Amino acid sequence: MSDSGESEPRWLAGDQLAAWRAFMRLLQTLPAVLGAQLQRDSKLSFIEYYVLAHLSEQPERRLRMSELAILAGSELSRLSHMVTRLESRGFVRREPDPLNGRYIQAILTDAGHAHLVDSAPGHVGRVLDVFVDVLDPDELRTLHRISDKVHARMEREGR
Amino acid sequence: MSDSGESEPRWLAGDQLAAWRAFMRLLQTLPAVLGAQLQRDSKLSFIEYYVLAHLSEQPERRLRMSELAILAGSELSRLSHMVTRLESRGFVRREPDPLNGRYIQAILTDAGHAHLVDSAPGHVGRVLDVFVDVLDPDELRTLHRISDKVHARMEREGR
DNA sequence: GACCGTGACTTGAATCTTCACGTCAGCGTC
DNA sequence: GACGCTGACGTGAAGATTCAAGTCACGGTC
Repeated sequence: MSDSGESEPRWLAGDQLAAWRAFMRLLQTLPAVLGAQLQRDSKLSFIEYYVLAHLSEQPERRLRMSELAILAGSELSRLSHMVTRLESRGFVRREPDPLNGRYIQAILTDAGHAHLVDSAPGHVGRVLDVFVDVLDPDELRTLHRISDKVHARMEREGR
Repeated sequence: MSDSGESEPRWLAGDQLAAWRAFMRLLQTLPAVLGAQLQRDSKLSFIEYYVLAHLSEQPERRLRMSELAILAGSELSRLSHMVTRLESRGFVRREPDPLNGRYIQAILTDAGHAHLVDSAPGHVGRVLDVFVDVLDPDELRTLHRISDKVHARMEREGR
């Protein structure tokens, strides 16, 4: 109630409401379905998978915690706990950044990389199956554009 | 790794990969942003808000737990804990279904309804601001269609 | 070169979710 | 009408996330 300005409260109706509801349902279901597959087959949550994936794409498979948090779309605190757990499973380890002791780097271990390689086909297969294959190229392009627009909007004001 | 069949592992690339990444970022950010607004202004999580909202739309503002779980896209167990908490805040109460003792109905109290009415403008304002207003009618239509298609696909096989 | 501020990260407690059972009502079967 | 099955909920413990401090390194300032 604080910052939306005090004009007439606007409302959702008609097509807008229907589209929002359909999209919100997707917002709930898609991560649940993909997460369930990962959990079942690889004992990883959705976000854990992408933490490993992002690390694997970095040179030397290492990245500062704070940058990893941004890539993974997670708060630093959450990431810290998460990395502690991944560390105890042997998938990741930590090292202070040699260049600047304020930073800590998370590093993907060989075991972590191997686990990712094992997990990827199942996950990607599901993404293709349930998402990509369902959409034609035009829809995919539109969705890409929509995602960028909404994201940009959130970045800007209000957060 | 269990059920995706063992053909050549297919992969994501190019436009598909880019679109998936952009969309996944949205999947992470949008609920976080909307949830943060609700938490800050109304002390409700995203899903709690929609539990109250769905109840408010039912005749007599009551609904079986199991149906509410489906509407809210939640597991029954999670909903049960959640309703316990909402109950302790006076927003909801439970009653056995008079027609069949196996079912339990969750009922929106007056206090719960009042809280929802207070919370709605802020939340809806944010949805308009960050989502609906950013898209043109055509994009909105396409997104609606995409959501339905992907959801239908998830419903069908594999879940 | 001590002092203060800031930013990066960690930590512990509180909260929420998930998981694996436990309970209990109704339904069919013999 | 006992018996066992099923489906709807509830619950407690384990696991994950969030919140509010706490630490610790660096950079500037005097």
